Amino acid sequence: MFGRIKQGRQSLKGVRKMNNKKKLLLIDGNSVAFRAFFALHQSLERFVNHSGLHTNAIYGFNTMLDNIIEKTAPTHALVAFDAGKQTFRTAKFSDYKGGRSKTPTELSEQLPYLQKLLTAYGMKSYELKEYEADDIIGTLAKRAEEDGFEVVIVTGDRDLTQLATPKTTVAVTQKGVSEVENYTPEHVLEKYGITPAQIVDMKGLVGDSSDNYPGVAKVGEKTALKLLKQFGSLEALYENLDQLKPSKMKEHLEEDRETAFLCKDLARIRQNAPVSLELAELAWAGENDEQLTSFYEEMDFKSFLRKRAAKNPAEQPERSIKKFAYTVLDEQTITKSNFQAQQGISFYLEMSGANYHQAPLVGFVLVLGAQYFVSRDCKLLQHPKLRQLLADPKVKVDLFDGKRTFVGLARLGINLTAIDFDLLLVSYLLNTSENSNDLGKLAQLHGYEDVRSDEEIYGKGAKYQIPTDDKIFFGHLCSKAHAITTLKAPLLLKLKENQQEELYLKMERPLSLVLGAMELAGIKVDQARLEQMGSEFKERIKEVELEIYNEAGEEFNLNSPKQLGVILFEKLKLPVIKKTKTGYSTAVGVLEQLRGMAPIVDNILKYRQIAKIQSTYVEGLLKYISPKDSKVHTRYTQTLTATGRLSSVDPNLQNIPIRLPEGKKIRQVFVPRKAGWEIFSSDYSQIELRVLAHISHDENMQTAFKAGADIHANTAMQIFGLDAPTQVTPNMRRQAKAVNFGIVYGISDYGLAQNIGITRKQAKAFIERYFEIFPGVHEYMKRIVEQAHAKGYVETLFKRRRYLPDIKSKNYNLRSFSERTAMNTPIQGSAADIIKVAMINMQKMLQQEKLQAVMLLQVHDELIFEAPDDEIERLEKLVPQVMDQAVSLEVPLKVESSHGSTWFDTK
DNA sequence: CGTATCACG
DNA sequence: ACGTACGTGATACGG
Repeated sequence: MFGRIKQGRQSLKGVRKMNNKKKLLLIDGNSVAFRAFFALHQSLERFVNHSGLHTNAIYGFNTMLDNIIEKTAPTHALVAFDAGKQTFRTAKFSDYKGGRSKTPTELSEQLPYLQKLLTAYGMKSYELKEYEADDIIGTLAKRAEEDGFEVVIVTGDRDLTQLATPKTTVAVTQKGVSEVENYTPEHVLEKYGITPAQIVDMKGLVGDSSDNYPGVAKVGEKTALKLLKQFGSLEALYENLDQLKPSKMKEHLEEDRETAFLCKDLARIRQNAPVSLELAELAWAGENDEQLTSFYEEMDFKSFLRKRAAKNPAEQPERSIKKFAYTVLDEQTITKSNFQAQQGISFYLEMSGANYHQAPLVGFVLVLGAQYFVSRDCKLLQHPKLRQLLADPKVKVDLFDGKRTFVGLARLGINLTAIDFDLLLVSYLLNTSENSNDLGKLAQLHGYEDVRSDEEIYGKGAKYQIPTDDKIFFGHLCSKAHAITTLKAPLLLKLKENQQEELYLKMERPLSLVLGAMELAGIKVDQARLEQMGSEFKERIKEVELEIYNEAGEEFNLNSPKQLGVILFEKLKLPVIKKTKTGYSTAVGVLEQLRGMAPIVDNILKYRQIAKIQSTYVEGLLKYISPKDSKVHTRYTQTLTATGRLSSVDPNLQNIPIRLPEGKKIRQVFVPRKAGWEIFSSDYSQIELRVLAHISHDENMQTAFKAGADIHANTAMQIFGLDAPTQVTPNMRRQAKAVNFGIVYGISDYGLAQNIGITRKQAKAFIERYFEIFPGVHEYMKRIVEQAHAKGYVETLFKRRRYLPDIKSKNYNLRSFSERTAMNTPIQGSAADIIKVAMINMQKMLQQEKLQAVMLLQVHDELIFEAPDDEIERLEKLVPQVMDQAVSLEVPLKVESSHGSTWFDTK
């Protein structure tokens, strides 16, 4: 035994092969190429090589291939293709696959190169006259199984799941191609409730619109599955048709009997096709490095080239990215050097960690003209010469993430004021859905390849480490600075093309410094009070916990939905209302329906509520209180959300509890920085509906806002056809409010029904009534979806853009989601624009008026300040004025203010 | 590291 | 026939 291990060390590969089972990889070539093509269709024009060839399908195919090889490590492989239009299926049914639009030339031109790729991979491909790729795959899968192989099939076509067996897995590509869903017989059963063998019975009943065979009229997946569960097969169903009660469905079944059997036959993948290949011929020895590298060069696949280079250390030095001649700074060189900037400079400040309020400053690069200066010692930046350079309002700085740099420099006592180009911000504005904050990754998205991602250089998780090798570290910093310089002109041009210059110059760029200042200011937390609240909550948690264990008759982990599910639904036999992917749902909605059936339910709800407050807001917040100033300094993420909103992290101060009294108490610990100061808060009232009234130009809704009406009551009055606001009951107002919210979210009858607990029919009626009353809103919803279709994106009032690539998807879910997003984003996004403008103006105003008041927080429609008592009166006039006048809409904006000794005491 | 849950607008 | 409200972040499990 020990001998074998020794042997294994000498020839690990050989031993592995002997121990491992034979594994055959079968790829449905046409289907995967097709999927790859459409998955990357959005970026079709970005995937063009130097000779003008489209390469997106090849690229996608390659991605899939790499992933599947890594995951499955096959010993044998084959890629099967369809041979042509004529097959035995068209002979049986002439319209088979009829009505298919012909393959786009952008795809068909890629197919010969796909063959080249496969050759470089050392993989055989095969096609067979009269048969489709499916049949080749089915046949070989069967033969391989009989020969003791394990088989993995990759395809974009769900029909192939009929081939799943205990030894054959069918991997169906997901929306992209890099991810797959693995169909084992168990998974098929779980998903459809039938066996793989029954898939063909289902296809017989349902038909297939893409292959253009009809099945039985009016029978869809749901009905088919029900019938199959009852009868088992198409044959059995028809033998026992008389068991069915007379119905339309039965008539259809009778009428379409022949079609059903024909369709089943068409759907059945042949496993005895005359495939003239021996399994031994499919043995896969791995890719041909040289061929593959030259193929990638031909295709301009830089990322795959890099990946190969990384795998082959021998090639590494030649393939390493651009080298920089840099000067390492120290006191002496600084004294000697001339830092007079002719034009602007580029600057990058590196920190070890994401939280720039505390992360160690580990290095910087400063670019003047063609000179690169670097150092690990960031204190050098405090040298008068460098400090003056960075703080000089006339020296424009190009950088990546101005806010982060601003805060980092502030920690060194340096005030950065003049930012010109912020790569992170511009990149975000160009596409709000690309929200990576890694310079390397973003640069690559914009086609600049000569910079690595931080993850590549520094590693991640436990392995994260700033390299000790100067060449690597400084080289990386220089390449980042170079990426900023190189991308400046092209990205600013794109910004201009999109008419987003003003959005950048007047809104996001100044805002980044306003946010930086707010973060630096921080908000003070009364730690003693928070700790005291913590011990009170702890005691209550203990009490409730004991009661729950009593009622359950045992102790268990209350925080585990899994264990809780077992107690509630198995031990106590409460009815199962909803299931999740992994088991029983125990979410609030579910528990609320179980209320009254067992006292344990109320206690669980209570426990959840308090445990949440304790873990997230007491213990969570305590971790962030700075011992230096007793404050918490959140970070606002300015380049994350697809709509243009901010988000807040470490800690998140945008979701401090307010709805329930126990949670709201947390707000008592947020206090002003000094005695004799107060917390002051102003919020926009119904800003999103006002924005909707503006962009839809709906007269009725505008009238309501102009009259200063209670908008939800007004809506209720009109929906329910009442004459006076006094007739509106609280319940009517509640329902109308939900409808208003639903409208803002891009309404669906299902969503509304679920939200207010009415039937879908009732919800639908509500919506229809709503659109009658507010025809302008209806028009807007139609218009914006059309526009998203035509242009591929939607815009906010200030031209913030969100692309919606799925708006044309054939997948109902994806398409519907995009449609709702198209309706919602201009509303939510414009509201976000407006408060951003207000923040910039407010910060200016505070300075101008020489107020001591400090802007501390933004919570989407609310601004929170702290100020000396004697400034409160002025703020009460000033803040609403500035917020009101941030923009001029067709309806007035409304701002409400309040103040008090803690955040709790505002409103 | 993905999932469930729950906090906010 | 399908299966959805829009946008976020933190915490706790459990593989």
